[in-house]
Amino acid sequence: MAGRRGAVLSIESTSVQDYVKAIYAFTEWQDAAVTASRLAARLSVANSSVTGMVAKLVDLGLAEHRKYGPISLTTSGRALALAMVRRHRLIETFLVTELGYGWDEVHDEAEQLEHTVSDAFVARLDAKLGRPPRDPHGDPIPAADGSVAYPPAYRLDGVDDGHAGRLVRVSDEDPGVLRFLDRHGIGLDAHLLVRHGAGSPVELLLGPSAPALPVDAALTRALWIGGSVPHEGCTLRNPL
Amino acid sequence: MAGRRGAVLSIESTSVQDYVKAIYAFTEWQDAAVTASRLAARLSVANSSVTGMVAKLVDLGLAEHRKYGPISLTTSGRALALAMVRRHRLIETFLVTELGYGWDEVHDEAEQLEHTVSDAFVARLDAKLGRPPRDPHGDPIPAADGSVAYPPAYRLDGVDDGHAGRLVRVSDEDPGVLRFLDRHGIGLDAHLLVRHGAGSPVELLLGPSAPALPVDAALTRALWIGGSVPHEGCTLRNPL
DNA sequence: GCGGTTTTTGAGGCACACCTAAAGATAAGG
DNA sequence: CCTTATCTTTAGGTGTGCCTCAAAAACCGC
Repeated sequence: MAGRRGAVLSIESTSVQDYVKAIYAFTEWQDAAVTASRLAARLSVANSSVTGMVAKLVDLGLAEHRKYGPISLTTSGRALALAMVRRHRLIETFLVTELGYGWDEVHDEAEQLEHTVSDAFVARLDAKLGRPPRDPHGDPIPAADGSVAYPPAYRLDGVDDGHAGRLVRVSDEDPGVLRFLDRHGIGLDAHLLVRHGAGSPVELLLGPSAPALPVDAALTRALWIGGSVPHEGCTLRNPL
Repeated sequence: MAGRRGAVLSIESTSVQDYVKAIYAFTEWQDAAVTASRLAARLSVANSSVTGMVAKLVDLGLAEHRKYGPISLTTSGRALALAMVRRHRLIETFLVTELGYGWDEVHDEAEQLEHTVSDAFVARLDAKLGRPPRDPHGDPIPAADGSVAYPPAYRLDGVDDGHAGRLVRVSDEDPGVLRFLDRHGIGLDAHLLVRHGAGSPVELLLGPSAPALPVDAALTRALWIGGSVPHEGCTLRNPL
């Protein structure tokens, strides 16, 4: 049943790791079934490549997949994904806090390194960094045992007018977003107040005296705020 | 002339980098012609693999090779080799000084990472470490411009009876050697006095009161001492 | 100039991941 | 229920990179 083809591929293949990570990522901040075409789009490969690769993941016991059905991870698949995510985020943290990278510069480097470093390296790095709970973009770093604590967070495009809160996470996929935030002095944990103009773009209020900052649609999909409370008037209170 | 076959291989291929590094390593601490069979032995591949790969290096302008002749690096080949050596040694230094690895544990990890990290990473790491002149095994770290300062050093099996000096470098190829030195409390820069018993193995004297330490042939090929002066009596003086 | 060693050539294999094109399954609407 | 548009799978094939074995060719010391 399992292993009907050669199945020489191992858990150490960077492709396998990338697929597993991509499947995991799909459900990390949203609840959507992972279909072959969605995976293909995310990984920039043809649909048929996904079919083939997923069959290998199934052989390796990492994924579950009924023909024409959605794709999901097994327990060990999830464990592998979490291990990769842990690596990625610890490495990003290291690059920023120890080597002085900007938070917009770390993604690609981490993407490479996560496949290369040993488990011992990860363990030592974690200790060196003081077991950080989250990475430079606010993403929680899974513990060595695979447990993760996700902070309550809402994507900006799902937040109603007048809510206030702290910037909990920023998607690291678009460096441009990160540089935009840098330009406006917005970092993790910044206090934000959300205002919807009538039909106009969402605006962020950064403080009582700061001017409103209009943000485009891409931004609202990249920013997540937490500790949200409805505001009264236009005064920022301490939302948390 | 150049590029007579497909030659799509690039300077980023880990194999290319390993071959170039291996060719460089041959002449780093000795003066021997690099023949195909020696390269094959060092890289654990068949002779014919070396012939093929060296042809690619020639196409890439990294190596020079007349049929049936010895193999040497071009200027850009040497530059690539030095860049790889720099990466390797900086990474080893990082692993030891920042992550607490033992000097016997870093070689393999560095061997992987050196192919993965970016130039920016190397530059930042170098700065973070304070531009160290040598790695944990005493090997000099090439500067970013490719310059290297080799300390005068003599391999122990070429040192006559009665010479004294500091431990300048230890080959990192055999972790067992490094652990042996650890067990006896010998680190880089340790003062050593060399004594040849009649027909018996070489002995090291570590200090006026310490007992002589017999070392086997493998050890004498892994240890390099510098600042060598003939000793008088059995008293250790400051050799440098 | 001969024999042993080294090197090169040639032919081939294998792992891995990808693609295109065509065929098959599914699901939504009429 | 059937049609149609969409998604997914199959089949066949490409390309890279590196390796092997076996045989032919060159080299070198005697």
